[in-house]
Amino acid sequence: MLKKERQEFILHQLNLHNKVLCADLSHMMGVSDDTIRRDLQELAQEDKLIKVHGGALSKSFHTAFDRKMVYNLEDKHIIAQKTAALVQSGMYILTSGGTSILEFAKSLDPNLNATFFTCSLNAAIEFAHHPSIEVVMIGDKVSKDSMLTTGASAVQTIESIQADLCILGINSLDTQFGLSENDWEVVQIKKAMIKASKKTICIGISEKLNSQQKIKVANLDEIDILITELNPNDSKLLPFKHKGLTIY
Amino acid sequence: MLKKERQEFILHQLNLHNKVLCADLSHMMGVSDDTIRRDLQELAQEDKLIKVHGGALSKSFHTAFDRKMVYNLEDKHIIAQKTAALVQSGMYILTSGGTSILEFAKSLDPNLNATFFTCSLNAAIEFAHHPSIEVVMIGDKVSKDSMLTTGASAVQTIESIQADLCILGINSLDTQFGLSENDWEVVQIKKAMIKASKKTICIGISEKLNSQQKIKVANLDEIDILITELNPNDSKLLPFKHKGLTIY
DNA sequence: TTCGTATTTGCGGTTTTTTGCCTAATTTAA
DNA sequence: TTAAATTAGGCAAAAAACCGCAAATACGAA
Repeated sequence: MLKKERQEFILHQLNLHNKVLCADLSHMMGVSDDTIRRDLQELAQEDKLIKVHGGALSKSFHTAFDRKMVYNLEDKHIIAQKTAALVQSGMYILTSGGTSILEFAKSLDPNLNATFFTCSLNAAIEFAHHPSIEVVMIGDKVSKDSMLTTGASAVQTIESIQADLCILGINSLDTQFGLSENDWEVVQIKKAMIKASKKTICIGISEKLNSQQKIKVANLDEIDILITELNPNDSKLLPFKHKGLTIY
Repeated sequence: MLKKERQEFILHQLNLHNKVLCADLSHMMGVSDDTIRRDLQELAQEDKLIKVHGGALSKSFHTAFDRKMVYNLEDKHIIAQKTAALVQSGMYILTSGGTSILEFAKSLDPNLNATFFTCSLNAAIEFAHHPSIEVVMIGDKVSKDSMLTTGASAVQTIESIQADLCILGINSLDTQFGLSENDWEVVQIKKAMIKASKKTICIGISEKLNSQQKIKVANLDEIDILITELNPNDSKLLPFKHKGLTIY
Protein backbone atom coordinates (compact mmCIF):
# COMPACT_ATOMS: atom_id res chain seq x y z
CA MET A 1 0.00 0.00 0.00
CA LEU A 2 1.37 3.32 -1.05
CA LYS A 3 1.87 6.24 1.21
CA LYS A 4 -0.56 8.38 -0.75
CA GLU A 5 -3.17 5.65 -0.61
CA ARG A 6 -2.75 5.35 3.11
CA GLN A 7 -3.22 9.03 3.66
CA GLU A 8 -6.33 9.08 1.52
CA PHE A 9 -7.67 6.21 3.54
CA ILE A 10 -6.93 8.03 6.78
CA LEU A 11 -8.78 11.12 5.64
CA HIS A 12 -11.66 8.97 4.52
CA GLN A 13 -11.89 7.31 7.90
CA LEU A 14 -11.73 10.71 9.51
CA ASN A 15 -14.65 11.89 7.43
CA LEU A 16 -16.65 8.89 8.48
CA HIS A 17 -15.90 8.81 12.18
CA ASN A 18 -14.52 12.23 13.02
CA LYS A 19 -11.65 10.56 14.82
CA VAL A 20 -9.00 7.94 14.22
CA LEU A 21 -6.62 6.08 16.48
CA CYS A 22 -3.03 5.34 15.58
CA ALA A 23 -3.34 1.79 16.80
CA ASP A 24 -6.48 1.11 14.78
CA LEU A 25 -5.03 2.46 11.58
CA SER A 26 -1.77 0.59 11.85
CA HIS A 27 -3.67 -2.59 12.49
CA MET A 28 -6.10 -2.02 9.62
CA MET A 29 -3.42 -1.29 7.10
CA GLY A 30 -0.77 -3.63 8.40
CA VAL A 31 1.92 -1.05 8.90
CA SER A 32 3.80 0.08 11.95
CA ASP A 33 2.59 2.74 14.37
CA ASP A 34 5.52 4.89 13.41
CA THR A 35 4.42 5.01 9.80
CA ILE A 36 0.91 6.03 10.74
CA ARG A 37 2.29 8.62 13.09
CA ARG A 38 4.40 10.07 10.34
CA ASP A 39 1.38 10.15 8.02
CA LEU A 40 -0.70 11.95 10.59
CA GLN A 41 2.10 14.39 11.19
CA GLU A 42 2.28 15.23 7.51
CA LEU A 43 -1.46 15.60 7.16
CA ALA A 44 -1.52 17.82 10.21
CA GLN A 45 1.14 20.03 8.62
CA GLU A 46 -1.00 20.26 5.53
CA ASP A 47 -3.88 21.32 7.78
CA LYS A 48 -5.96 18.34 6.77
CA LEU A 49 -6.60 17.15 10.32
CA ILE A 50 -5.83 17.81 13.95
CA LYS A 51 -3.20 15.59 15.47
CA VAL A 52 -3.71 14.62 19.08
CA HIS A 53 -2.05 12.19 21.42
CA GLY A 54 -3.13 8.73 20.31
CA GLY A 55 -4.60 9.61 16.96
CA ALA A 56 -6.23 12.50 15.14
CA LEU A 57 -9.51 14.43 15.00
CA SER A 58 -11.42 15.69 12.03
CA LYS A 59 -10.89 19.35 11.46
CA SER A 60 -14.46 20.13 10.46
CA PHE A 61 -15.73 18.62 13.66
CA HIS A 62 -13.60 20.86 15.76
CA THR A 63 -14.34 24.08 13.92
CA ALA A 64 -18.03 23.28 13.66
CA PHE A 65 -18.11 23.11 17.39
CA ASP A 66 -16.46 26.49 17.80
CA ARG A 67 -18.82 28.03 15.37
CA LYS A 68 -21.73 26.51 17.19
CA MET A 69 -20.88 28.45 20.31
CA VAL A 70 -21.26 31.66 18.36
CA TYR A 71 -24.40 30.44 16.69
CA ASN A 72 -25.95 29.50 19.97
CA LEU A 73 -27.02 33.06 20.50
CA GLU A 74 -28.53 33.10 17.06
CA ASP A 75 -30.39 29.89 17.88
CA LYS A 76 -31.72 31.30 21.10
CA HIS A 77 -32.88 34.33 19.24
CA ILE A 78 -34.88 32.15 16.86
CA ILE A 79 -36.41 30.30 19.79
CA ALA A 80 -37.24 33.57 21.50
CA GLN A 81 -39.02 34.87 18.42
CA LYS A 82 -41.10 31.74 18.01
CA THR A 83 -42.03 31.75 21.65
CA ALA A 84 -42.89 35.42 21.73
CA ALA A 85 -45.33 34.83 18.88
CA LEU A 86 -47.39 32.56 21.13
CA VAL A 87 -47.93 35.14 23.82
CA GLN A 88 -51.04 37.28 23.61
CA SER A 89 -52.16 40.32 25.52
CA GLY A 90 -54.11 39.62 28.65
CA MET A 91 -52.38 36.34 29.35
CA TYR A 92 -51.07 35.24 32.73
CA ILE A 93 -47.79 33.43 32.27
CA LEU A 94 -45.52 31.46 34.57
CA THR A 95 -41.86 31.19 33.59
CA SER A 96 -38.69 29.61 34.88
CA GLY A 97 -35.22 31.06 34.39
CA GLY A 98 -32.35 30.25 32.07
CA THR A 99 -30.72 31.93 29.10
CA SER A 100 -33.45 30.96 26.65
CA ILE A 101 -36.04 32.61 28.86
CA LEU A 102 -33.94 35.74 29.17
CA GLU A 103 -33.64 35.95 25.41
CA PHE A 104 -37.38 35.43 25.16
CA ALA A 105 -37.97 38.30 27.53
CA LYS A 106 -35.97 40.60 25.29
CA SER A 107 -37.96 39.58 22.23
CA LEU A 108 -41.41 40.43 23.49
CA ASP A 109 -43.52 42.88 21.53
CA PRO A 110 -43.23 46.27 23.28
CA ASN A 111 -46.99 46.67 23.07
CA LEU A 112 -47.73 43.38 24.74
CA ASN A 113 -49.86 43.59 27.83
CA ALA A 114 -49.47 40.48 29.90
CA THR A 115 -48.61 39.41 33.43
CA PHE A 116 -45.53 37.31 34.07
CA PHE A 117 -44.90 35.32 37.23
CA THR A 118 -41.39 34.01 37.77
CA CYS A 119 -39.06 32.50 40.36
CA SER A 120 -35.96 33.64 38.52
CA LEU A 121 -34.31 36.82 39.74
CA ASN A 122 -32.63 37.43 36.42
CA ALA A 123 -35.77 36.78 34.45
CA ALA A 124 -37.75 39.14 36.66
CA ILE A 125 -35.24 41.90 35.98
CA GLU A 126 -35.33 41.22 32.27
CA PHE A 127 -39.13 41.21 32.16
CA ALA A 128 -39.24 44.37 34.23
CA HIS A 129 -37.34 46.19 31.50
CA HIS A 130 -40.36 45.75 29.25
CA PRO A 131 -42.48 48.90 29.11
CA SER A 132 -45.93 47.50 29.62
CA ILE A 133 -45.98 44.00 31.01
CA GLU A 134 -46.55 43.34 34.66
CA VAL A 135 -44.03 41.25 36.56
CA VAL A 136 -44.64 39.32 39.75
CA MET A 137 -41.67 37.88 41.53
CA ILE A 138 -42.47 34.71 43.44
CA GLY A 139 -40.65 34.93 46.73
CA ASP A 140 -38.79 32.38 48.83
CA LYS A 141 -35.28 31.26 49.68
CA VAL A 142 -32.87 31.98 46.86
CA SER A 143 -31.08 28.95 45.45
CA LYS A 144 -27.57 30.14 44.69
CA ASP A 145 -26.77 27.80 41.84
CA SER A 146 -29.74 28.68 39.75
CA MET A 147 -30.68 32.13 41.08
CA LEU A 148 -34.20 30.87 41.51
CA THR A 149 -36.41 31.16 44.53
CA THR A 150 -37.33 27.71 45.78
CA GLY A 151 -39.20 26.26 48.71
CA ALA A 152 -42.61 25.49 50.10
CA SER A 153 -43.74 29.07 50.15
CA ALA A 154 -42.91 29.55 46.48
CA VAL A 155 -44.69 26.34 45.58
CA GLN A 156 -47.70 27.46 47.58
CA THR A 157 -47.74 30.80 45.84
CA ILE A 158 -47.60 29.12 42.46
CA GLU A 159 -50.47 26.83 43.45
CA SER A 160 -52.62 29.87 44.04
CA ILE A 161 -52.20 31.00 40.45
CA GLN A 162 -54.30 29.97 37.43
CA ALA A 163 -52.03 30.76 34.51
CA ASP A 164 -52.68 30.50 30.79
CA LEU A 165 -49.16 29.50 29.91
CA CYS A 166 -46.15 27.97 31.58
CA ILE A 167 -42.91 28.56 29.72
CA LEU A 168 -39.98 26.47 30.90
CA GLY A 169 -36.40 26.45 29.73
CA ILE A 170 -35.27 22.93 28.91
CA ASN A 171 -32.39 21.45 30.83
CA SER A 172 -32.85 17.94 29.50
CA LEU A 173 -35.72 16.54 27.52
CA ASP A 174 -36.02 12.93 26.51
CA THR A 175 -38.74 11.00 24.71
CA GLN A 176 -38.73 8.34 27.41
CA PHE A 177 -37.80 10.10 30.64
CA GLY A 178 -39.48 13.39 29.79
CA LEU A 179 -38.32 16.69 31.25
CA SER A 180 -35.63 16.35 33.91
CA GLU A 181 -33.41 18.46 36.17
CA ASN A 182 -30.63 17.92 38.67
CA ASP A 183 -31.85 20.12 41.50
CA TRP A 184 -34.62 18.78 43.71
CA GLU A 185 -35.90 22.18 44.82
CA VAL A 186 -36.03 23.50 41.29
CA VAL A 187 -37.93 20.42 40.22
CA GLN A 188 -40.61 21.12 42.82
CA ILE A 189 -41.02 24.63 41.47
CA LYS A 190 -41.29 23.52 37.86
CA LYS A 191 -43.76 20.80 38.73
CA ALA A 192 -45.94 23.32 40.51
CA MET A 193 -45.72 25.68 37.57
CA ILE A 194 -46.85 23.03 35.11
CA LYS A 195 -49.74 22.10 37.34
CA ALA A 196 -50.84 25.69 37.71
CA SER A 197 -51.03 26.36 33.97
CA LYS A 198 -53.46 25.44 31.24
CA LYS A 199 -50.66 24.93 28.73
CA THR A 200 -46.98 24.16 29.12
CA ILE A 201 -44.35 25.23 26.63
CA CYS A 202 -40.77 23.95 26.74
CA ILE A 203 -38.13 25.98 24.99
CA GLY A 204 -34.44 25.30 24.41
CA ILE A 205 -31.84 24.52 21.80
CA SER A 206 -32.11 21.11 20.19
CA GLU A 207 -28.88 19.91 21.78
CA LYS A 208 -30.69 19.58 25.07
CA LEU A 209 -33.02 17.05 23.55
CA ASN A 210 -32.42 13.35 24.12
CA SER A 211 -30.50 13.84 27.34
CA GLN A 212 -31.50 12.99 30.87
CA GLN A 213 -30.77 14.30 34.32
CA LYS A 214 -31.33 12.86 37.75
CA ILE A 215 -34.83 13.98 38.66
CA LYS A 216 -37.95 13.96 36.56
CA VAL A 217 -39.95 17.15 36.29
CA ALA A 218 -42.71 15.98 34.01
CA ASN A 219 -43.70 13.29 31.58
CA LEU A 220 -43.95 14.24 27.96
CA ASP A 221 -47.74 14.13 28.05
CA GLU A 222 -47.76 16.98 30.54
CA ILE A 223 -46.01 19.19 27.99
CA ASP A 224 -48.02 20.73 25.18
CA ILE A 225 -45.59 22.63 23.01
CA LEU A 226 -41.91 22.22 22.20
CA ILE A 227 -39.89 25.03 20.70
CA THR A 228 -36.34 24.65 19.42
CA GLU A 229 -34.26 26.48 16.85
CA LEU A 230 -34.96 23.73 14.32
CA ASN A 231 -37.52 23.66 11.59
CA PRO A 232 -40.66 22.01 13.02
CA ASN A 233 -40.35 19.26 10.41
CA ASP A 234 -36.79 18.40 11.31
CA SER A 235 -36.31 14.67 11.76
CA LYS A 236 -34.85 15.14 15.24
CA LEU A 237 -38.20 16.45 16.40
CA LEU A 238 -40.28 13.61 14.95
CA PRO A 239 -40.14 11.40 18.06
CA PHE A 240 -41.54 14.24 20.10
CA LYS A 241 -44.22 14.96 17.56
CA HIS A 242 -45.24 11.31 17.68
CA LYS A 243 -45.56 11.59 21.44
CA GLY A 244 -48.20 14.25 20.91
CA LEU A 245 -46.27 17.46 21.37
CA THR A 246 -46.95 20.44 19.16
CA ILE A 247 -43.72 21.63 17.58
CA TYR A 248 -42.90 25.22 16.57
CA MET B 1 -11.88 8.24 24.10
CA LEU B 2 -9.15 10.74 23.40
CA LYS B 3 -8.24 13.48 25.76
CA LYS B 4 -9.17 16.20 23.32
CA GLU B 5 -12.50 14.56 22.68
CA ARG B 6 -13.18 14.48 26.38
CA GLN B 7 -12.39 18.13 26.76
CA GLU B 8 -14.60 19.03 23.84
CA PHE B 9 -17.36 17.01 25.40
CA ILE B 10 -16.93 18.77 28.71
CA LEU B 11 -17.15 22.18 27.10
CA HIS B 12 -20.18 21.02 25.19
CA GLN B 13 -21.93 19.88 28.33
CA LEU B 14 -21.02 23.14 29.96
CA ASN B 15 -22.49 25.03 27.08
CA LEU B 16 -25.70 23.08 27.42
CA HIS B 17 -26.22 23.06 31.15
CA ASN B 18 -24.04 25.87 32.43
CA LYS B 19 -22.55 23.61 35.04
CA VAL B 20 -20.93 20.19 35.21
CA LEU B 21 -20.00 17.89 38.06
CA CYS B 22 -16.78 15.89 38.17
CA ALA B 23 -18.64 12.79 39.27
CA ASP B 24 -21.19 13.01 36.45
CA LEU B 25 -18.55 13.48 33.79
CA SER B 26 -16.33 10.68 34.97
CA HIS B 27 -19.32 8.39 35.03
CA MET B 28 -20.52 9.46 31.60
CA MET B 29 -17.16 8.96 29.95
CA GLY B 30 -15.95 6.02 31.97
CA VAL B 31 -12.75 7.54 33.25
CA SER B 32 -11.56 8.32 36.75
CA ASP B 33 -12.39 11.48 38.66
CA ASP B 34 -8.71 12.37 38.58
CA THR B 35 -8.68 12.48 34.83
CA ILE B 36 -11.72 14.72 34.72
CA ARG B 37 -10.24 16.95 37.34
CA ARG B 38 -7.06 17.30 35.32
CA ASP B 39 -9.11 18.10 32.24
CA LEU B 40 -11.06 20.76 34.07
CA GLN B 41 -7.84 22.18 35.42
CA GLU B 42 -6.37 22.47 31.95
CA LEU B 43 -9.49 24.01 30.51
CA ALA B 44 -9.61 26.46 33.38
CA GLN B 45 -6.02 27.45 32.66
CA GLU B 46 -7.00 28.06 29.06
CA ASP B 47 -9.81 30.26 30.36
CA LYS B 48 -12.46 28.07 28.83
CA LEU B 49 -14.40 27.54 32.04
CA ILE B 50 -14.50 28.32 35.73
CA LYS B 51 -13.33 25.54 37.98
CA VAL B 52 -15.22 25.17 41.23
CA HIS B 53 -15.24 22.62 44.01
CA GLY B 54 -16.90 19.51 42.61
CA GLY B 55 -17.06 20.55 38.98
CA ALA B 56 -17.00 23.61 36.76
CA LEU B 57 -19.18 26.48 35.62
CA SER B 58 -19.75 27.99 32.22
CA LYS B 59 -17.75 31.15 31.84
CA SER B 60 -20.29 33.16 29.88
CA PHE B 61 -23.12 32.45 32.25
CA HIS B 62 -21.30 33.49 35.36
CA THR B 63 -19.66 36.66 34.12
CA ALA B 64 -22.72 37.88 32.27
CA PHE B 65 -24.46 39.37 35.27
CA ASP B 66 -21.55 40.91 37.06
CA ARG B 67 -20.81 44.38 38.10
CA LYS B 68 -21.16 47.56 36.15
CA MET B 69 -22.22 50.70 38.02
CA VAL B 70 -19.88 52.98 39.86
CA TYR B 71 -20.79 56.42 41.06
CA ASN B 72 -19.46 57.55 44.35
CA LEU B 73 -17.77 54.22 44.61
CA GLU B 74 -15.17 55.35 47.08
CA ASP B 75 -17.76 56.81 49.42
CA LYS B 76 -20.06 53.86 49.08
CA HIS B 77 -17.20 51.58 49.84
CA ILE B 78 -16.57 53.34 53.14
CA ILE B 79 -20.25 53.11 54.01
CA ALA B 80 -20.32 49.47 53.09
CA GLN B 81 -17.38 48.67 55.33
CA LYS B 82 -18.87 50.46 58.32
CA THR B 83 -22.19 48.73 57.82
CA ALA B 84 -20.68 45.30 57.34
CA ALA B 85 -18.94 45.68 60.69
CA LEU B 86 -22.33 45.85 62.42
CA VAL B 87 -23.56 42.54 61.07
CA GLN B 88 -22.96 39.44 63.12
CA SER B 89 -23.39 35.79 62.37
CA GLY B 90 -26.80 34.37 63.16
CA MET B 91 -28.62 37.61 62.51
CA TYR B 92 -31.82 37.94 60.50
CA ILE B 93 -31.65 41.07 58.43
CA LEU B 94 -34.16 42.92 56.27
CA THR B 95 -32.76 45.14 53.55
CA SER B 96 -34.06 47.41 50.84
CA GLY B 97 -32.31 47.96 47.53
CA GLY B 98 -30.13 50.71 46.13
CA THR B 99 -26.48 51.05 45.21
CA SER B 100 -25.33 51.49 48.80
CA ILE B 101 -26.91 48.20 49.74
CA LEU B 102 -25.32 46.47 46.77
CA GLU B 103 -21.91 47.73 47.79
CA PHE B 104 -22.63 46.59 51.33
CA ALA B 105 -23.44 43.11 50.05
CA LYS B 106 -20.05 42.92 48.36
CA SER B 107 -18.27 43.93 51.54
CA LEU B 108 -19.60 41.23 53.78
CA ASP B 109 -17.14 38.92 55.50
CA PRO B 110 -17.02 35.66 53.50
CA ASN B 111 -17.38 33.71 56.73
CA LEU B 112 -20.50 35.53 57.83
CA ASN B 113 -23.46 33.33 58.48
CA ALA B 114 -26.65 35.34 58.41
CA THR B 115 -30.03 35.40 56.73
CA PHE B 116 -31.00 38.30 54.52
CA PHE B 117 -34.55 39.13 53.47
CA THR B 118 -34.97 41.61 50.68
CA CYS B 119 -37.48 43.01 48.22
CA SER B 120 -34.77 44.11 45.82
CA LEU B 121 -34.01 41.87 42.88
CA ASN B 122 -30.52 43.26 42.45
CA ALA B 123 -29.73 43.01 46.12
CA ALA B 124 -30.91 39.42 46.20
CA ILE B 125 -28.56 38.55 43.35
CA GLU B 126 -25.69 40.30 45.03
CA PHE B 127 -26.32 38.63 48.37
CA ALA B 128 -26.63 35.28 46.64
CA HIS B 129 -23.05 35.61 45.40
CA HIS B 130 -21.89 35.38 48.98
CA PRO B 131 -20.69 31.89 49.88
CA SER B 132 -22.48 31.29 53.14
CA ILE B 133 -25.33 33.66 53.80
CA GLU B 134 -28.90 32.67 53.16
CA VAL B 135 -31.04 34.86 50.97
CA VAL B 136 -34.80 35.09 50.97
CA MET B 137 -36.46 37.02 48.22
CA ILE B 138 -39.74 38.57 49.28
CA GLY B 139 -42.12 38.13 46.40
CA ASP B 140 -44.79 40.35 44.90
CA LYS B 141 -45.39 42.63 41.94
CA VAL B 142 -42.14 44.10 40.63
CA SER B 143 -42.01 47.87 40.64
CA LYS B 144 -40.14 48.76 37.47
CA ASP B 145 -38.61 52.03 38.61
CA SER B 146 -36.97 50.61 41.67
CA MET B 147 -36.68 46.91 40.82
CA LEU B 148 -38.32 46.18 44.14
CA THR B 149 -41.22 43.91 44.84
CA THR B 150 -44.09 45.85 46.34
CA GLY B 151 -47.66 45.18 47.35
CA ALA B 152 -49.86 43.76 50.04
CA SER B 153 -48.42 40.30 49.82
CA ALA B 154 -44.89 41.54 50.31
CA VAL B 155 -45.95 43.67 53.26
CA GLN B 156 -47.71 40.68 54.75
CA THR B 157 -44.62 38.52 54.32
CA ILE B 158 -42.48 41.14 56.02
CA GLU B 159 -44.93 41.34 58.89
CA SER B 160 -44.39 37.66 59.52
CA ILE B 161 -40.65 38.18 60.12
CA GLN B 162 -38.93 39.11 63.37
CA ALA B 163 -35.61 40.52 62.20
CA ASP B 164 -32.62 41.74 64.20
CA LEU B 165 -31.71 44.46 61.78
CA CYS B 166 -33.31 46.52 59.09
CA ILE B 167 -30.85 48.15 56.72
CA LEU B 168 -32.33 50.79 54.44
CA GLY B 169 -30.71 52.84 51.73
CA ILE B 170 -31.45 56.51 52.22
CA ASN B 171 -33.37 58.35 49.55
CA SER B 172 -33.93 61.48 51.60
CA LEU B 173 -33.33 62.05 55.28
CA ASP B 174 -34.21 65.23 57.09
CA THR B 175 -34.00 66.22 60.77
CA GLN B 176 -37.58 67.42 60.70
CA PHE B 177 -39.40 65.25 58.15
CA GLY B 178 -37.42 62.10 58.81
CA LEU B 179 -36.95 59.42 56.16
CA SER B 180 -38.96 60.01 52.99
CA GLU B 181 -39.56 58.53 49.55
CA ASN B 182 -41.49 59.35 46.40
CA ASP B 183 -43.08 56.01 45.67
CA TRP B 184 -46.14 55.06 47.69
CA GLU B 185 -45.68 51.33 47.27
CA VAL B 186 -42.02 51.41 48.25
CA VAL B 187 -42.90 53.42 51.32
CA GLN B 188 -45.29 50.71 52.47
CA ILE B 189 -42.53 48.15 52.16
CA LYS B 190 -39.98 50.17 54.08
CA LYS B 191 -42.49 50.97 56.83
CA ALA B 192 -43.21 47.31 57.23
CA MET B 193 -39.51 46.51 57.33
CA ILE B 194 -38.81 48.98 60.08
CA LYS B 195 -41.72 47.67 62.08
CA ALA B 196 -40.54 44.09 61.74
CA SER B 197 -37.02 44.75 63.02
CA LYS B 198 -35.50 45.38 66.41
CA LYS B 199 -33.08 47.94 65.04
CA THR B 200 -33.11 50.12 61.94
CA ILE B 201 -29.98 51.31 60.17
CA CYS B 202 -30.06 53.93 57.45
CA ILE B 203 -27.12 54.08 55.09
CA GLY B 204 -26.31 56.50 52.27
CA ILE B 205 -23.96 59.23 51.11
CA SER B 206 -24.22 62.53 52.95
CA GLU B 207 -25.64 64.31 49.89
CA LYS B 208 -28.96 62.68 50.64
CA LEU B 209 -29.15 64.26 54.07
CA ASN B 210 -31.30 67.32 54.63
CA SER B 211 -33.57 66.69 51.72
CA GLN B 212 -37.20 65.70 51.61
CA GLN B 213 -39.47 63.77 49.32
CA LYS B 214 -43.22 63.49 49.06
CA ILE B 215 -44.07 60.64 51.37
CA LYS B 216 -42.80 59.95 54.84
CA VAL B 217 -41.42 56.53 55.63
CA ALA B 218 -40.46 57.03 59.25
CA ASN B 219 -39.78 59.65 61.88
CA LEU B 220 -36.21 60.02 63.05
CA ASP B 221 -36.99 58.37 66.37
CA GLU B 222 -37.81 55.14 64.55
CA ILE B 223 -34.29 55.02 63.19
CA ASP B 224 -31.46 53.84 65.41
CA ILE B 225 -28.26 54.14 63.42
CA LEU B 226 -27.11 56.42 60.62
CA ILE B 227 -24.13 55.56 58.45
CA THR B 228 -22.60 57.91 55.90
CA GLU B 229 -19.17 58.25 54.33
CA LEU B 230 -18.38 61.12 56.75
CA ASN B 231 -16.48 60.96 59.99
CA PRO B 232 -19.00 60.40 62.81
CA ASN B 233 -17.96 63.70 64.35
CA ASP B 234 -18.55 65.71 61.20
CA SER B 235 -20.59 68.82 61.87
CA LYS B 236 -23.14 67.88 59.21
CA LEU B 237 -24.12 64.92 61.31
CA LEU B 238 -24.51 66.79 64.59
CA PRO B 239 -28.21 67.57 64.15
CA PHE B 240 -28.93 63.89 63.72
CA LYS B 241 -26.83 62.97 66.72
CA HIS B 242 -28.82 65.45 68.78
CA LYS B 243 -32.02 63.78 67.67
CA GLY B 244 -30.77 60.58 69.25
CA LEU B 245 -29.35 58.64 66.30
CA THR B 246 -26.16 56.66 66.70
CA ILE B 247 -23.67 57.71 64.04
CA TYR B 248 -20.99 55.49 62.48
C1' DT C 1 17.08 -4.50 -17.12
C1' DT C 2 20.48 -2.63 -13.70
C1' DC C 3 22.46 0.64 -10.94
C1' DG C 4 22.62 4.65 -7.83
C1' DT C 5 20.13 7.73 -5.21
C1' DA C 6 16.44 9.37 -2.57
C1' DT C 7 12.69 8.18 -0.03
C1' DT C 8 10.19 5.36 2.93
C1' DT C 9 9.69 2.08 6.43
C1' DG C 10 10.47 -0.71 10.59
C1' DC C 11 12.92 -1.37 14.81
C1' DG C 12 15.24 -0.76 19.33
C1' DG C 13 15.88 2.31 23.01
C1' DT C 14 14.63 6.44 25.37
C1' DT C 15 11.59 10.15 26.69
C1' DT C 16 7.14 12.10 27.27
C1' DT C 17 2.25 11.83 28.07
C1' DT C 18 -1.58 9.96 30.05
C1' DT C 19 -3.96 7.64 33.39
C1' DG C 20 -5.32 5.43 37.71
C1' DC C 21 -4.38 4.76 42.45
C1' DC C 22 -2.78 6.12 46.87
C1' DT C 23 -2.47 9.22 50.94
C1' DA C 24 -2.76 13.59 53.12
C1' DA C 25 -4.87 17.94 53.23
C1' DT C 26 -8.74 20.78 52.28
C1' DT C 27 -13.50 21.94 51.63
C1' DT C 28 -18.29 21.18 52.25
C1' DA C 29 -22.40 19.86 54.52
C1' DA C 30 -24.94 18.40 58.39
C1' DT D 1 -17.99 19.87 65.75
C1' DT D 2 -17.80 15.57 62.93
C1' DA D 3 -18.29 12.96 58.73
C1' DA D 4 -18.27 12.81 53.87
C1' DA D 5 -16.78 14.52 49.62
C1' DT D 6 -13.33 16.78 46.91
C1' DT D 7 -8.73 18.03 45.83
C1' DA D 8 -3.52 18.08 45.53
C1' DG D 9 0.67 15.77 44.94
C1' DG D 10 3.51 11.74 44.42
C1' DC D 11 4.11 7.45 42.16
C1' DA D 12 4.00 3.72 38.81
C1' DA D 13 2.32 1.32 34.70
C1' DA D 14 0.94 1.61 30.14
C1' DA D 15 0.60 3.87 25.93
C1' DA D 16 2.34 6.93 22.67
C1' DA D 17 5.82 9.84 20.72
C1' DC D 18 10.50 10.75 19.55
C1' DC D 19 15.18 9.75 17.74
C1' DG D 20 18.61 7.69 15.03
C1' DC D 21 19.81 4.12 12.08
C1' DA D 22 19.77 0.46 8.93
C1' DA D 23 17.11 -2.18 5.74
C1' DA D 24 13.72 -2.07 2.18
C1' DT D 25 11.59 0.12 -1.49
C1' DA D 26 10.62 3.30 -5.31
C1' DC D 27 12.20 5.84 -9.11
C1' DG D 28 14.80 7.74 -12.81
C1' DA D 29 18.64 7.28 -15.88
C1' DA D 30 21.98 4.56 -18.27
